[in-house]
Amino acid sequence: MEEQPVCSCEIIHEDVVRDVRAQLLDKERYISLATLFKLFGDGTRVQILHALEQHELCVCDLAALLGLTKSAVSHQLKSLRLARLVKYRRDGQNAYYSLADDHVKKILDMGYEHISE
Amino acid sequence: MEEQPVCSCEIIHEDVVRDVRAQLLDKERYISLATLFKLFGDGTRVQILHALEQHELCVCDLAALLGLTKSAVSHQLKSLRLARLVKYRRDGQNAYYSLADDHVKKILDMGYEHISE
DNA sequence: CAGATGGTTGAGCAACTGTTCAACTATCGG
DNA sequence: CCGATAGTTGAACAGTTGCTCAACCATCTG
Repeated sequence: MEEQPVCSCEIIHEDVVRDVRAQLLDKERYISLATLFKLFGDGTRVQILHALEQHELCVCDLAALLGLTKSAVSHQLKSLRLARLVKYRRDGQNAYYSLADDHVKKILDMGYEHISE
Repeated sequence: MEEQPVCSCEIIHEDVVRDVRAQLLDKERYISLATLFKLFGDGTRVQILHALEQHELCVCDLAALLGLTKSAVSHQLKSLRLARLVKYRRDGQNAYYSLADDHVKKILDMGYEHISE
């Protein structure tokens, strides 16, 4: 572990900082985590996830439900798919999307709990 | 509940859409949720939260730990404070920050679980 | 009081993000 | 094959965001 090249100020509690630094993860880990949470950081995507929590839906249904274009929905679903938050199956012309696992619901619930306090 | 003014396509599964629509929350709720998760959607903030999970820290310590200016850290802490994710106490010149409650840890853990699969 | 240090704040800029638009592919029905 | 519809994609634009910089306030020391 290198020294920070430049620090904007003196370290006030050297011992505590040393201990905490030892517990920190690689910067990349935090970025991965942030990249995941970023997907929950948009009203449209959260609404899509909550809708899919109720029932499997195709792109058209979602577009109608949210009052958006198919394109907008499809773009969002692609992001969610890449992060493995949703999965989909094709049936003829339709693409049916659903939640990939129950982490999504748990994370949403936890957030809902926080803002409801 | 009004009709959507314009829909980009036909509703394919009317009954399902009707049921799901009945379960959806107000748009504002989703925006509130997203606003919360947006705070977890940045590597720096996630790192700050994880550091505070280990120990109460002042702005200077955090700045040294992350290699950022006090200003940058202070800006982020303000956002986190407004969302009641962190709290702080003043002691002389120092402002000591810590996690507001254990929701933060739970949300981070849930995210970590997802990306570790 | 003055000086130093911890911390906050607002403006500004570069980078990023969500939607729209237009073009495209894929599948079904005739 | 043709037309219609479901869905995807990439470019482009407006809006947002995170950091920097400079100025500022607050508290301690002498």
